[in-house]
Amino acid sequence: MSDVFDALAHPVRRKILKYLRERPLSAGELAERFDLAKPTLSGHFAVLKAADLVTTERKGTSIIYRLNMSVLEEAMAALMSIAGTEAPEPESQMPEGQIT
Amino acid sequence: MSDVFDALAHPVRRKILKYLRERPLSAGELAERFDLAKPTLSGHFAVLKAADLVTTERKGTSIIYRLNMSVLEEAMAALMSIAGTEAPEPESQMPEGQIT
DNA sequence: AATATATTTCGGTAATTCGCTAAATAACAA
DNA sequence: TTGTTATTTAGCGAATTACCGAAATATATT
Repeated sequence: MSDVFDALAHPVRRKILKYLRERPLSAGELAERFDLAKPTLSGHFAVLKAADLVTTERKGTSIIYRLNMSVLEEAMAALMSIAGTEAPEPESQMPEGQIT
Repeated sequence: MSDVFDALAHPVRRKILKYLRERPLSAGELAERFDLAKPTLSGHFAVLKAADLVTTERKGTSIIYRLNMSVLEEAMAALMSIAGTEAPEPESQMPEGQIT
């Protein structure tokens, strides 16, 4: 979940996700929409992909990026679980358990 | 909004918020719940406060941290606006507008 | 004033992030 | 094979993050 919020923490990456919400777009089509060098955008794509917020598919010479809605939903669930009313399990030494 | 997601991107900070959801806690009470040095926790508190996810109130020698639910709600709204169906306004040079 | 408690600030180290340009790779076309 | 287009990888510098121990600050108590 850290990866997801980390990916969401950059405005360019949030904007990328908003574009992908409309329809899948190639790396180049996305790059057209920003005033950043393509390698810079490619790095942002990699962060989004590592968080599983987007999936990719090669189409000829292009790579198509597609929004992964289910991970966005998980992020919302994580926010709900912070705002919610269940007690957090005590924890003093952060050993291993899923630290949502 | 970047500040908020940035703050949410660290597991310790998410855990802090979960503790504060139950009731306001002092810096020391929070620090007891983690195996991290107090200066480290103090840094995490500062990040949460910069994002306005918590508010503080001095009570004698203690500083009481309190969850700011409304900012959590704004974060959820931001996620909704990514998952939603409205078209993002075109933008090619990221000039100034609120880059949610 | 002196002491005790609670918390933050300071200074340092190691690791990471974000932007860039240049170079490498992948798929396709001639 | 050569060339063209699309995209990523490599490498760099500047800035930031996360942790720590030591020192500083703020409040209250004696």
